[in-house]
Amino acid sequence: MEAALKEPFNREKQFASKRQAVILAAGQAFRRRGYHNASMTEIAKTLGLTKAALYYYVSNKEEVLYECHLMAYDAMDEILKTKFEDVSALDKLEALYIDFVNMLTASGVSILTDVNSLGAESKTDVLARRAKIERKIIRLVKEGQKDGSIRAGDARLHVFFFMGALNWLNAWYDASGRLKGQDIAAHFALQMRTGIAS
Amino acid sequence: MEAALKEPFNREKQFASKRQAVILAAGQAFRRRGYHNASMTEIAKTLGLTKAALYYYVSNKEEVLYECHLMAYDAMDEILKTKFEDVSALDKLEALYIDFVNMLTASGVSILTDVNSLGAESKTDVLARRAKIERKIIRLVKEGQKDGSIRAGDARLHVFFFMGALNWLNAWYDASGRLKGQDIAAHFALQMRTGIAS
DNA sequence: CATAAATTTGACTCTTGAGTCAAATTTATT
DNA sequence: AATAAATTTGACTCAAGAGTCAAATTTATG
Repeated sequence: MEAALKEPFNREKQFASKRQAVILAAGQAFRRRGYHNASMTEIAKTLGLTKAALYYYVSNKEEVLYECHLMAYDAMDEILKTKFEDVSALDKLEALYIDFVNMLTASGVSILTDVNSLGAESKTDVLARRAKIERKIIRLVKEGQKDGSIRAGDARLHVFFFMGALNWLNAWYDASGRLKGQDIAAHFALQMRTGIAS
Repeated sequence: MEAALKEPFNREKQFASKRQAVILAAGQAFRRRGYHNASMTEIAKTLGLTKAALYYYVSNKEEVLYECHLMAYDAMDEILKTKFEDVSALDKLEALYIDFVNMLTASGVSILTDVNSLGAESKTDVLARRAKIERKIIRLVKEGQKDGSIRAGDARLHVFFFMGALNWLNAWYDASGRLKGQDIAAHFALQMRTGIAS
């Protein structure tokens, strides 16, 4: 094996990527069955492992939930980094929203809503993280209200409305269903857009 | 005590109304903390009772969850019974949507999303109930696409979008917050409407 | 106030699933 | 092959919370 290809087999990286796999699988289970209904044993089985083996990668179930939340917010933060030039805030928002939907339907990452099963500290953390994202989007809506692309109205409500649609997506979207992620993205983006456009 | 006033103290009715109170309190707890995080002991305490007393009114926790779901769908069905005359499907939809939001913010009833904590039979039941409501709304959207009040596009997606906003409402709405239910209703209805209007 | 029905309770049991750990097994390295 | 490190496992423990039940208490009624 060539030297360049060895890298991914670096011990720490292997461990990290296996850990990620655990978290992703858990996230999927949490999304489908709910945090408390999805047992560690069950998650382990989907990975061809035993529960005890999971605990080699994570220290407890709550930590896994926490990481699932972070994974989703990391992905959203990444999308929010997009830079735009010469477009209205509404256009920016639409582009971001499309990216959100695509990410949620394609990556296997999902926005979990169960924040109450987290310990106090992680919960605060996760809520802060969510709030930060919401604030960014609200700011964008306000910007749009200034540049004339978005109609007046409580910016927070504007956002809660279409972010709700996004969260609900996790509940019904089925990757094997007939609705393709990109179609949903296009449709939702249009509906979002026209819902708040001037 | 006059005869007319005695009626509500009828034994069976008292039992039934206490049972309703249990279910409503439980629903509130489920909404705030999640089904599994809300213990029967805790729910009992909010009613000034003991866990054992709850079991005088209900036979198990899952039944309570089931009834909570039904309560929400009953309320929605009730709203969907509204008859309209000489208005576009879009107008009907808007009126119904306003009623939905008002119901959810005012009645203490909430649409729970945890359907996986139900047993197989109740789950099927609840999903059927939800599907029936969705179908009615989808039909209304299609009607609107025929009468010209609603723009083209996958009716199911139109509906999933704004119903998501409704479900998400439960997660963030706080009756003691500064946002009044009726304001939310007006705002959401407008955003829903413009999002799908021709 | 005596009696019966309705309601509530304290003190249990039982189950489920999280988390542990010493030992077994696999993988890499010399 | 021998050794060491990494990984996995079977067989546990433990806690939390659902659900039970006989007995106590409250409420209504003659």
